[in-house]
Amino acid sequence: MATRWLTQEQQRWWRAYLLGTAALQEALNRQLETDAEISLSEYEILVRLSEAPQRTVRMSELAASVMHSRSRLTHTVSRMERRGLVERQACEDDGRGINCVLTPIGFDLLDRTAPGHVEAVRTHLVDLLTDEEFRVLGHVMEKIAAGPQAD
Amino acid sequence: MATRWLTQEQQRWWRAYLLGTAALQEALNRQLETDAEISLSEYEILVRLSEAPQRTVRMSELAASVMHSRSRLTHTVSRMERRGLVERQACEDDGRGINCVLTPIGFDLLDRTAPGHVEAVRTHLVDLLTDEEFRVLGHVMEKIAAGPQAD
DNA sequence: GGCTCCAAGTTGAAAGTGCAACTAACTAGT
DNA sequence: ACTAGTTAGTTGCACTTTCAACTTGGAGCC
Repeated sequence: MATRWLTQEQQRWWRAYLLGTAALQEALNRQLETDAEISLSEYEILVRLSEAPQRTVRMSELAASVMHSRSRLTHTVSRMERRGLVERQACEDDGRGINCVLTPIGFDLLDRTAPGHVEAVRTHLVDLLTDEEFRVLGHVMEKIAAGPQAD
Repeated sequence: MATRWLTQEQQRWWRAYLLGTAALQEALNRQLETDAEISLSEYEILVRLSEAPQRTVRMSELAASVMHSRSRLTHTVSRMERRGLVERQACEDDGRGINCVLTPIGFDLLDRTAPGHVEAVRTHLVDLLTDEEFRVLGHVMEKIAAGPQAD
């Protein structure tokens, strides 16, 4: 079958996508790294934990919620544990499971870091767009995250 | 000054953004890696080179065009050079400059890889959206790539 | 020419990530 | 109870990316 190439315009949007996401990623990581010595993915982990009951989430759930491989999460959590930001606990009802718990130190860090991070998200993303544009972006991203439906 | 937190809805879009970009990145990388043992960023480098006159671009320009640090590009190009995909040449008019040139082997690889990649971009992005949505996405991404204007 | 400053590119080490192999524990079928 | 298959999580190694330090060459100024 002949390849359905992208049109000129589509190529332009696609390239913009690559550059835009790279730029944003870069900006947010830099802000978090300089202000809190933490990466965006670590920050996301702190957020997920802070929102959970008991500030506790199982490793596999946590991995899924931030779209990391289990291996990657293991490494990242180990580093964060060394810094005292989180702790591991055995899981009551499943002998294989490990719960990841946010420590007071981790919560404090999140607390202190959040304002600067939110400000950066505004500066580099939200404030650049109209409400409608942001809404469409969100919508579009939900579709992309869901991925091609395997029917 | 009080932090301007995100609204519930904005948080939702923001989270969708994080998940969506991660999912797409993952999908495209996987496709390229299994089909051509190449990463998305290496693919992008091949594309930029293939489009340039003489299939040649200076290292610093190349780095800027794919939003990589100079250091990162140096390492990546070294790896690609080892595989025979690109070559380095001294720059005529600037003793410091290095030109990166696409080799026939590199061009062939790109040629063979492009259809599968484009197909993946369609499957995981373009075909999931209406034309209008994609247009808005592109527009939005151009703004994000441009970043906050420092006035 | 001889300064100083900046830009281009590389280097090596440290940190992050992916992959495959591994252990341990749950599940199901018999 | 036993076995096979599956899921949770970790580990070690290879590979990738970042960061700071370094080398080299150009630009401007006196």
